[in-house]
Amino acid sequence: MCAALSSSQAQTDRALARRQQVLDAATDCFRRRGFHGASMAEIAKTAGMSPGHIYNLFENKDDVIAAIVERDRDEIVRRIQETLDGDDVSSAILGYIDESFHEPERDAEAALNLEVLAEAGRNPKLAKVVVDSETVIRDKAMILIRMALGPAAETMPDDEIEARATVLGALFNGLMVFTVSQPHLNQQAAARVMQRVVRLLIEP
Amino acid sequence: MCAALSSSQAQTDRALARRQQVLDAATDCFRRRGFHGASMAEIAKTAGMSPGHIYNLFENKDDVIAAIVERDRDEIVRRIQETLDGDDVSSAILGYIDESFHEPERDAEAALNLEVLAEAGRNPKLAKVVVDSETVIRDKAMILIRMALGPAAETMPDDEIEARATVLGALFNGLMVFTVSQPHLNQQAAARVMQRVVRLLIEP
Amino acid sequence: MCAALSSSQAQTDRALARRQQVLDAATDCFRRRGFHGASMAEIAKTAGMSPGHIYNLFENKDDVIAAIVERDRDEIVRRIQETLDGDDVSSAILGYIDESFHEPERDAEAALNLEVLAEAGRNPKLAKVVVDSETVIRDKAMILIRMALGPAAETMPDDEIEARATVLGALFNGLMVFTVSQPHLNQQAAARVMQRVVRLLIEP
Amino acid sequence: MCAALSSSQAQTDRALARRQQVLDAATDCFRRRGFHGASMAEIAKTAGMSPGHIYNLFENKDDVIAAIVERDRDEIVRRIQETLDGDDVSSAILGYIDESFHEPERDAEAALNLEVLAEAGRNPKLAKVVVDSETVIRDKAMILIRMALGPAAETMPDDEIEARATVLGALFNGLMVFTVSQPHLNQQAAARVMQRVVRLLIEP
DNA sequence: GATGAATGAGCCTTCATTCAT
DNA sequence: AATGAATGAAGGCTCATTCAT
Repeated sequence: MCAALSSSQAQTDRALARRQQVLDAATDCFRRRGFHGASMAEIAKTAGMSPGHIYNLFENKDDVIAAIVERDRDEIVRRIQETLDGDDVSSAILGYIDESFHEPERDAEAALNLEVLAEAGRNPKLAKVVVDSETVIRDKAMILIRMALGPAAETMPDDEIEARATVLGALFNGLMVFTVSQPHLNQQAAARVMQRVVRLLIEP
Repeated sequence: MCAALSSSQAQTDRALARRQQVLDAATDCFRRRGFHGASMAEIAKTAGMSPGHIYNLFENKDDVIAAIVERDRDEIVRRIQETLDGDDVSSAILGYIDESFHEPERDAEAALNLEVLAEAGRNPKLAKVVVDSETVIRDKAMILIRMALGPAAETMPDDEIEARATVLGALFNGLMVFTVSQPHLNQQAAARVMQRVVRLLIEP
Repeated sequence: MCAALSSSQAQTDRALARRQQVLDAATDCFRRRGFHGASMAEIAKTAGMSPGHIYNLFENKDDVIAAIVERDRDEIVRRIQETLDGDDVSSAILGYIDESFHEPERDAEAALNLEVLAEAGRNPKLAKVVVDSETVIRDKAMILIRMALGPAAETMPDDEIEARATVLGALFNGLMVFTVSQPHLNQQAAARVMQRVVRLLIEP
Repeated sequence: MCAALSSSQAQTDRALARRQQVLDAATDCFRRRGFHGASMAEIAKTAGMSPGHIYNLFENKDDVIAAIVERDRDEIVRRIQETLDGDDVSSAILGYIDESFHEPERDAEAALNLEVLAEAGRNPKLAKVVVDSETVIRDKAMILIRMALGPAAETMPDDEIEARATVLGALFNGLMVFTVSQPHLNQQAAARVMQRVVRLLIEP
């Protein structure tokens, strides 16, 4: 039984594991040096494989960054889904704000995200992944908002829900920007105001 | 005496004009190709001067980007000041939102801004310019909010004002991100919700 | 005994068939992309086997090209032999000329031949195959010429026959070059003149 | 006066001289290692300049080879023109044959020529240069043949002249091939037969 | 001030070849 | 016999930067 599986399955599994290795290494390198600053040689070394082999797993450097964005998106969607499965949706959303301030590697992560967005502005292939990603996330956020609204959601037009999800997203993206541009932010006061805004968005 | 002055003055003026030429050209090139995609040779050609001469006016490529950010900051501050000098501060802030949707070259500008922020995450010198820039802008925004609040501002702690300015800034930065990641945004609905949020921030 | 033979015989047969597969695939790839432009991976894929296995059948890439040249030589020799076995040798030679203009894949074949010759100029191992090949062909051509000459051949020194075979060969090789460098050749007129030259070479 | 010229003229002159340096070096390297075997780094080193600078003078590696072909064509045309300007055209043509056997670097030159032809079979840009080159040379050869024919040329159709020039060219190209494939050629006997063929082509 | 020729390090990518399975 | 994952050297090319003029 195991043998039957092994041939094609094992190879796919191995390739997938190798891909993860590269994505981990690349994320690390990109965070430290940026997308343009990190060389494929460095990524390969970090991933513990030869530069050439990365090209057996990915089409090119752009493809690596795209795969990272997709993986990040999946993780975010997973976390939103967890919230959706939880009890108190409203306070979970509010909790995201504090959480976002306390993430480790926040700066590097933010810088990489910004670079990806900038790159997407000129690289159509990456743009597609980014736009898709953002769309999936916003759809999940709409469900989140509907749940937070409770019965009131039923009488609210989709437009309005979508706009709220958009502004909510803008807020989080704005926070990401501040990670870089306002490192000495008074986080407590900001979080307080931010929560007031979020409440406005998830209440009737 | 006058002659003596004029000589050095003229030189400074000329140098300043040449710097502006480079900044214009570089802004153009960076917008089209991104910071890493634009070569000094291309910038020089666009500016109508030799590559070598750019190095008489700027220390290096990073220095050019930093100068662009500074110039952009001055322009934004100037526009905020105009609002401060006007009659109806509140509606002016709300007007910014619509305005931001209708700017020409919005995408390219946004992509460049994002790239600058990403770069700042790893380049301390650029980080300083960006942080300073954002601080100056936020300070102006605080005055703006105080004026919008009217008498209520007097009893409000600085902390609160600053936090509101911060969230306001986050909102605008979030919009910038959406220029790239949500190009098909329902702008009307989003603007409506956004204005509700802004009203929350500039009312007692 | 028979079983013992068949085992090794079958293996050899299979290996030979596999070699032919590779040679077919390689010829195809080389024709389309050139010797340096075709990768072993592409050849392997075209041949329907793994890259690694090609190295069980051939020493290396050069060895593949050498084998192709040898196979081509055998084919040419076979065709000359057919002519020798036929009735009218003279007109057969003249017929070659027209034939050479109407071969399908003429361009690609010519380009590959030229590349092989160029490569032979620097690769001694390949040079040996090419030189041997050309020698065998010229020897056959000498017999051809002798037959065309009829009784007159007997009083003609070997030197002269060889020189005629050589010039005949040069003519065909020159035609091959023109496949590339004179694609819009007036073939009719050229064939007419060419036949006049050939007649000079195969007549007393 | 000299100063007036110097600015644009000197720069062009310098660039031209630098280009010649590269062409000399590249010819040398290509002859020794072949087009694919010679690296830009090696060429640069041989030319006494940096690899990067070659790209200020040529678009890319293909462009270098194309320039070499053009230069070679000019040289051949120049030599044909010399013959045209001379007294005895007929014997000059016959002389080419002996000459071609005694050229130094004949092998390497032939190998490079063959490689260029092979390359042209797949590189359209190079193909254009090669075809143009061959056309120019054939046109000159037609004049040569007309002169050799003397008064008889006037009653001969252009078609016939062209075909003769073509076959003449084929013969020389065939010789080039033999440089590689028949290094131990009995040159004396071959030259004798070859001259007989040439005489057939330049006589009424 | 101004030029642009020149540098050379470094990058992404390819590919012949090997070897554990 | 056969696979295909893996290697790693090497190649073409770019570009920030310098410097003689």
